[in-house]
Parts: sequence; C-alpha cells; structure tokens
Amino acid sequence: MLTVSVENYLKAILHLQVEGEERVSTTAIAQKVASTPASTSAMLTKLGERGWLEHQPYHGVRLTKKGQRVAMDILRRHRLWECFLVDHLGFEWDQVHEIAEELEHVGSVELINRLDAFLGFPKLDPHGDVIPGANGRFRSVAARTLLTEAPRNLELVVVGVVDGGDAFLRHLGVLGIQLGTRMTVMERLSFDGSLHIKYPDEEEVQLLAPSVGQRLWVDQSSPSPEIVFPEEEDLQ
Amino acid sequence: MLTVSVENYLKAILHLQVEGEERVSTTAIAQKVASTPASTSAMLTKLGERGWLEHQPYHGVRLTKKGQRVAMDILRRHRLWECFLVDHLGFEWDQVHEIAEELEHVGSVELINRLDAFLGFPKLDPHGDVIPGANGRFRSVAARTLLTEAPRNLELVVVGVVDGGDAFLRHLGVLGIQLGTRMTVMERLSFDGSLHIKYPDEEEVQLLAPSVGQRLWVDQSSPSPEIVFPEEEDLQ
DNA sequence: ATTAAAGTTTAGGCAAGACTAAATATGAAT
DNA sequence: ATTCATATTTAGTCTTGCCTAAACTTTAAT
Repeated sequence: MLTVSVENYLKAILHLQVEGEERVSTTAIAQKVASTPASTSAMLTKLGERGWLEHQPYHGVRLTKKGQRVAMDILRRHRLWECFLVDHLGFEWDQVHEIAEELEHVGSVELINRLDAFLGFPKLDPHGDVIPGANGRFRSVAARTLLTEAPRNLELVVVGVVDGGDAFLRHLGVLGIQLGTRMTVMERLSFDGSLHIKYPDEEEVQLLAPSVGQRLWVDQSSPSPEIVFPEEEDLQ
Repeated sequence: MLTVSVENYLKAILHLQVEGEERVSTTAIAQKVASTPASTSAMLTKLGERGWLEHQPYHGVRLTKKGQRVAMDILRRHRLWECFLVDHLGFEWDQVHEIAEELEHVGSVELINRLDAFLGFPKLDPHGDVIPGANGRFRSVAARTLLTEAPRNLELVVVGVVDGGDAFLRHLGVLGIQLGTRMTVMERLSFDGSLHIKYPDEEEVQLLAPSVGQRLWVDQSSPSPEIVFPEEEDLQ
C-alpha cells in the first residue's frame, strides 16, 4: 500500500541516490525523513519485501526499477504543484515546499497529467529543478553548471539552486540573487574558492562564499544547446 | 490533532446536521464514513473530549461552534478544489468528488485563500452547492438565480420567469408551477442538466427539463433553520 | 408494565508506524 | 589480530484507528 509514510521514504531514498550515493545508508534515510534509525530499519525491511528496494542488511539500500518509478512520480507531483503555486497562486519560491509536500501525496494520475498540461508541460520547477514527465523520466533541459565551475568572464544566468532549503533561499534573497539573475565570475580566489562576482549594472564587485557558489546552477545567459537527461535504462 | 480521519468524521457530521437532524446518530455517522458503529463510538468520545462536539451517550452528537468551524473549512476546501478541477483542469463535474476528497485535507490556510482568489471567489461549486467563505460562513447567494444554477437542498421560491411567452407560461401551468411556488432541487443529472425537484407537501420527486429550469428565476424561500448561514458570533 | 428489536457502548484484538534501550555487526586504528 | 567507535538491527512499547463479539440502553409494540 502506498501510504504517505511509504511515499516519503521512497522519495528520501531517491534524493540520496541522485545525490550520488551508490547504496544509501539507514542513518541517512532516517535523517531525511526525520525518524530514528530503528524505525527506518523496520521500514526498509518492509519496503524490501514489497519489491520497492533491495535491502542488504548492514550495507544500505538501493531502489529497484519499480521503486524508482514510484519515487519519480512523487517527485513529479511535488514539482508540478510547486509550479502551480508560484505561477498561478502567486506564492514566492521559498514558501511552496511545505505545501507541495502535502499536495504530492494526492494520488490521481489523471489529476497530475491534467495539471501538467494546464501548466504547459514545464521542464523546470520554481527552484530550477528538473520535472519528470508522465513516463517517469526527466525531461531534457538546457545545459547547466555549478557557479563554482563556470568559466570566468562570461555572462551567466542563475537557473537553479542545489539545496532548496528555506534558510538558503532566504540567504539568496539577502544577497539579491534569484532565478534569472545575471552575473559574471571575475576571479576565483585560490584561498578558499570564493568568487568575485560582477553584476551587469553595478560597478562594485561582490565576494561570494564558496558555500553559495557550490549551490547555484547557472547557464550562459545566451541560448545554449540542449542536453538529455537519464533514459529509461539509466534508472533501473 | 486534525488527522484526515478526524476531518472526515467532522465533515460527515456537518453534512448530516445540515440535512436537518438536530442530533446526529452514531450509526448514521458510521455509515457516512464507511466505518462500524463501534469504531465510530470510540471516535465520538474522543472528538467530544477535544471540544469539537457534544456527545450525549446513547443520544447522538452535535457539533460545537469550534467543531462547526473546522467542518465548514473542510467543506470550503472541498468545494473550491472541485471548482478548480472543473473550471481549469477540464474535468467533468461527476469526476471530481474523489479527487477533492483528497485535496481537501491539505491544510494550508494561505493556500486555500489564494485558490479562492484565483478562482474569482466563486459562490457555488460545480454541483450547485454553496461554498463557505474564508470566515467559515456560507456566502449569500445572489437575490435571484436561475433554477439551473441554484444550490441544492435549499428551499427555493419562484420569483420570476425569463421568457414570459404564453406557451411557456401555459406549460408551467401544466406542471403546477407559478410565482410563489416553493421547491427544492434535490439532484442535477449530469446527462442533460435535468433537475430532480421536490415540492414541500409531496413525496414524489419531479423531473424538470433543463429548458424549464433555465427560464425560472428563484430565490431562497425564507431563511430556513437547518441551513442557517452561521454568523460570526455563532462561531466564536 | 413487559419485552423484543434496534441502537450504542464496552471489551479485547490487530496493523501501521513511531519510539527507547539493548544487542550485534562492521570497519578503521592500532 | 584485536579493539573500539560507529552503524544497524532486534526487542519491547506506545498511539491511532480500525475490527468483531458481547453487553448494555432505549424505544416501540404489545
């Protein structure tokens, strides 16, 4: 049965897997779903029995194809609702996460497909994250790089953030950075990777901490070629 | 705590109360929420302790102001979502109930108020039922409405006809309808919009063609005690 | 006034999902 | 190879919300 709790576990595991871990640890999952390792361990056993993941005791967990498909659907619902909240109800991008966390558990497939169409089949949510399509695969998006890895002396545009936590988003607000902000990396300091940033209409150069630069997706401010994201076989 | 289960009980009780029962019986509630009388009894005790209703053992239940306010909010959410599903996602009015049953439990007040504004503060949902406003009270319906657009389960009085041609008026005579006739819309058929009409002193329900319903102006017959539109002070 | 039917509550259980505390496995450092 | 800190699982409870079966009230009919 796909309860809210089960959906939250699957979603958490997908996130951790996408962040690069081959096998995901019990403790990491427990932290993500704000539960204890003990509770999580029990849940993982159950999810394993039901075929959503492989649980190798003491060595973490990996989603099966079936589990991954379910988790991608939840991600899809979450991100489509975020689009709706920002584009049509006028919320700010840092206000929508909690609400979308609830909306994402409303199960109707018909509902979400119609919402998708209503929104015009968006590719990115308000945080710049890729939205899976109805087939459970990521839609292709424009190329993007982390700000810390972007070339210097080239005008860039902010197209996404890596960690959409409220604190970080608010910090961006303080810095005057949002999706669509244009900037150019002038210099990268060897000391700690801080960046000298120049904004189009300002003379002053701003110093940006690496912790921020590592979490900003940017693209060339002029159109760039498209790249394709994971195909079916990548997701098994 | 306002769990989904609790919300469903409160909603069921409000529905039964609005349908006219002074005190609502355990069995009736059990039927509405598809549970057993035993489970329901236990739940009613709990809801009583938490101040949402008065539970007089063996003699049914009545919502407190506080409970009524909560239930009205759920009704509001349900009906607003139904508007959204029909008006913007293109669902038919007979497909939206189940989906709205899920959406109604998403709690954010901000969300629902913005949705309300987005929809243009509608007064009636796609089934012709009245939508409570942000203050937890039913919105007053325009002084006169077409019968086809009037809310259900509310006694109406015929106050005018749109096309006063002889043929139409003679037809009304055959049907036994004239200015001042009282009636209640019980059901609106999705097939062609025909209406099931109930007259005060008759058992039989009459089927009225949409061509007639579209030409009759109606108004609330008189503030009826069952569907008193609760005032602010009633809801403390 | 008595009694039977109908309605309601109590008693005793079960499943899901969480917790703490205790036991056990792993892996890194000696 | 042994030891120890850390990660994980097991054991035992708790709460919520549901169930069935049994006991008890109320009400309506004799």
